[in-house]
Amino acid sequence: MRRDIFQAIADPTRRAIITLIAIQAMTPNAIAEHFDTSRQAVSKHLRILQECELIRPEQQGREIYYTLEIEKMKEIDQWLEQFRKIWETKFSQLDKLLVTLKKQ
Amino acid sequence: MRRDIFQAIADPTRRAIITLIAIQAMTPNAIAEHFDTSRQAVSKHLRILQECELIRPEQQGREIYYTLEIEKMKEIDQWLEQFRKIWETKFSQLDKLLVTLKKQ
DNA sequence: TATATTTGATACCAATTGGTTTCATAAGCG
DNA sequence: CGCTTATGAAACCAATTGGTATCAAATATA
Repeated sequence: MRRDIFQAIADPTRRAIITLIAIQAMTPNAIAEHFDTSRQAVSKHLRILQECELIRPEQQGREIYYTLEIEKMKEIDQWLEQFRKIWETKFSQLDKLLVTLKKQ
Repeated sequence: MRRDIFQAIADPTRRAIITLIAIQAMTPNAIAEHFDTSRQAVSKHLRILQECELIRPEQQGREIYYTLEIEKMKEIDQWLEQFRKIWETKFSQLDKLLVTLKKQ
């Protein structure tokens, strides 16, 4: 039950939910309408997303609007940072030159 | 069995393997030495990573060196792009000003 | 107040996952 | 050639996953 953000975005439906509510907060029913799956299934996805603090519920009467915690998404960005360094230097001007020289 | 990159990075061991071979290509045995798990378990992770083209095997005698396909990592970066737009504009100068004004 | 709506929680199920054990294959070495 | 080493593959297993069906609670509405 140890949930992390990488496990959360592994499921395509959850990724779609994230994208959906990134634009505007939505209720579980409204979200479920966008998918083939049931409301209950969506509700379970929402719980998982909430567990790792990717989304936040905002009660409004009997409806609950789920908002994306955009800041949490940065954790993925931070993990990517180490690789971004590699792919940026890998094709730097100097490297390109060396590759060119090697081929000659 | 249709694997995608998000499913691949969901497992912490696989993320560690990716980080490990990002620095330099390694053999399954060498990789397994870095973890508590067995060589066979690592082998299964490598197969999954290879299936979604995140790593590439390079046979060298009876050893196989696995190399990270750094370009593939960009797919995660591309998916993040949509959110990066949000978190960059969310705290832009104008927004900060509006928030400040609102609080007063 | 009685009924409908919105939602979460639980029990259950089939499929998938990550792991181990065991075996097969291929390459190096005495 | 036999033996060791490096590796993948297959069979099996317990735990987890994503789904459905059903129920309970809370809020709106007639």
